[in-house]
Amino acid sequence: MKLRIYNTLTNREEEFVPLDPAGKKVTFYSCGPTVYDYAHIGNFRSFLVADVLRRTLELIGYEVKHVMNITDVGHMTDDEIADGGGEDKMEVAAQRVAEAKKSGKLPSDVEIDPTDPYAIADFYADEFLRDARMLGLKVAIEQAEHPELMPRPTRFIEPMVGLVKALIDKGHAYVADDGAVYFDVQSFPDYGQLSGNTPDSIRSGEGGRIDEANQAFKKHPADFLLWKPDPSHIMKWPTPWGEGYPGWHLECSVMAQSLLGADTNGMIDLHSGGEDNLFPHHECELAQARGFSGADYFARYWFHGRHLMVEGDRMSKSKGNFFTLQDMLDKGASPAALRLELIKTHYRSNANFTFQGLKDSQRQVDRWAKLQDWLSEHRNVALDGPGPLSEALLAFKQALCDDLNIARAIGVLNEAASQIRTDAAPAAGTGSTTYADELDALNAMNSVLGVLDLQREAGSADKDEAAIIEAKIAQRTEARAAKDWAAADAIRDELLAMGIAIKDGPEGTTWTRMVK
RNA sequence: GGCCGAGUACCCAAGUGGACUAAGGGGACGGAUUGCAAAUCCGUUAUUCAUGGGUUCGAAUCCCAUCUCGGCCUCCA
Repeated sequence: MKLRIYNTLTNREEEFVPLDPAGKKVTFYSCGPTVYDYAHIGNFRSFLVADVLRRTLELIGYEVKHVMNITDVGHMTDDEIADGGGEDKMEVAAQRVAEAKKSGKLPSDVEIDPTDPYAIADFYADEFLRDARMLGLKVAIEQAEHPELMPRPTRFIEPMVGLVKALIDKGHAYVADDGAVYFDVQSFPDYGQLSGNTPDSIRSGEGGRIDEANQAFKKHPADFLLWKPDPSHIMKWPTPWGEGYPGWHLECSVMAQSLLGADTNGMIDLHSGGEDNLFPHHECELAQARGFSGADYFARYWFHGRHLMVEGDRMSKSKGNFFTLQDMLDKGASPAALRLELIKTHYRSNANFTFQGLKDSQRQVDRWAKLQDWLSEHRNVALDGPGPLSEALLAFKQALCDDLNIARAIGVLNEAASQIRTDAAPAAGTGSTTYADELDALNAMNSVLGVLDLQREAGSADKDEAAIIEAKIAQRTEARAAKDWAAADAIRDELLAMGIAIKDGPEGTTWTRMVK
């Protein structure tokens, strides 16, 4: 089956054809997190949307090598001035960590030297990996065995410097009078092809973000930084242009080309990132990469997801709606529900995160999980012919192959699932298929959705609270045995007020944390 | 100012010219079940697709206009 996917480079949906002549292997680079703070759910939506693409490719038979960087070189905070204004974000993070340590906000078991930017990067990188694995981000799971799949730019400084040298040699870059090295956009005629922001439109642009004072040394306002000499910078490396730090677009070109494009003249199949990466980041990456390789492409297909909104609002620090995974777990979300909530909207639409939606997703996950358990329990029971899930698998794949139409795919799954009665044992059929085949089909669908193998319960209830809850449930069980319904109901109400929902089943009473 | 998306029930959302005069999920409502609930299971829930025109035998789907919302135009996933 062929995947059709919207390619930002051409602004249309195209059939995906990998570079691999055998049509089997796929190279995929995703712009990953920066690690000077915790990732929020909007970041995770971007990464999970890429994960769904990768898993879809695998479902239809491709072998995907997926690389996602972890950016540990600090970027500048100043949003008014391009080309290295303001403070380094790693430095800001260092101050924040130092303050958190002082005020005791950081857990006491965290050993971190706030003056060491590498330690800060490591700390947040580890937090990211933990969160990402909890949400089923496959590349983060693979990273445990294959750390090279999630490279760190600070370990690629040498090839970055090499790229800058090569770009100067090829006439695509120059050392300006301020000592910095800039990419010369006018030397690369295709600049603007990806985003539509051609050098001409930038010159005449009304964005107002280009500070004239900062442009003095550049040949063209769109020229961007490749190397900034700055010995006072918190992270710095020696180069022919002085001690300093790399331009922030450099890392992706270098890592994608060396880790994925080594045998293809720097070309890769897929490149993803959030929509905000489209310009300038990806435009500049593309210019550097092709300026260096001379190839017709950097990535054949560019994949961009739209941003996540929260309760109808743009996420912003001032609105206080930047939620991290931990914030969500604290509110009673399970990783499985959160993953579903973040991936269930088409990647090219703005997704609107709502707590109602999170509850919807939790119920959806619970029902699929129940179906999975039921199928597993009756796996040896024969059907009369192919079951509904097996028959739906093709349509499920077709939906995903239609530019990742995940909502339709979920609809296909649910329609099939509703044909299976899970409230009783099935009547044995006479065909050669069994419910194990149905289970296989469900698991194949879940290989893309990726929710059933995640933690389905809200995590991290502290042990003391759990003990209190268990004790109350035991009291209630006694009251019920004595038919003291008033006492039993009072305890149930008390638990509800604590955000705990209980279920009386044949095996006894179980409890779950509700989404707050 | 330039460029680009989107408006489908109470909410999320599929459908992009006829084969079903609108999938699926949540919610709500009715029923089964339950000590009562919750959970679970069964059923019901848009003659209508932002608004006004137009094209067509036929439009949620194509075209035009209007309104509304969102994104990008050197912080950002």
